[in-house]
Amino acid sequence: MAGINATFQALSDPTRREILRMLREKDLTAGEIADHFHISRPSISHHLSILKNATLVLDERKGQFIYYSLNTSVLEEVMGWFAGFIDKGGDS
Amino acid sequence: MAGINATFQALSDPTRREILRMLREKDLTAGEIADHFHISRPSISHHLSILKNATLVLDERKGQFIYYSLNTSVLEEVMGWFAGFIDKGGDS
DNA sequence: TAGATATTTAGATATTTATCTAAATATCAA
DNA sequence: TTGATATTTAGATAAATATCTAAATATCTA
Repeated sequence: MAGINATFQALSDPTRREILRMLREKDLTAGEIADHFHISRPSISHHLSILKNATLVLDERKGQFIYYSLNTSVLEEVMGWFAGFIDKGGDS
Repeated sequence: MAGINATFQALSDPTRREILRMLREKDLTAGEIADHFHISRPSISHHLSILKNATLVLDERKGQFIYYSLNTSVLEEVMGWFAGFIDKGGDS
């Protein structure tokens, strides 16, 4: 919904790509994600909101915790963008 | 050589993605590229240098002109990054 | 060599972005 | 309800980015 531009923008930051990488393994809470970085929790929260806006991740509250998960279909969509781009079919 | 981060960074700007799209058709001079945008020539030159640094484009001087061309292999590399990412093989 | 054209480099500026601390919101547990 | 934990929102700030104009560099042609 946010468009390919929001997706590329979201992917342009190494911290956010690292978050996506972590979520390949399993769903994680915002706190578990934050613990892997030397960055404040509010900053990680901000990165998560950018990833969420680009629909690269999904969030679901479970009690006190909010679990984040990877939205694989959007990653496949971006890969499709590249595939289409390379063989000239894609309109980006 | 500049790494995956420079590549994602380069791809995060819509003007630069549009430049890449133009170069799918055929090689173009900096001036021809600039003519397609309402942006000054120095700004386009700056975008081109970012794309060049990410090795997404190649440049070759021919007389007064500098021709830019798409470096498809790097685009394929990025696509491979996604493919590897999705099936958990990739270390980004 | 001089003048014209093509492009880049330099330097300035306004906007965007990543980050922080402090405060607010949401939920749980006693 | 009170206190503790999890997370986000608000507001501030420093760094990065996109853009501009002016000047420099490279090449061609007369």
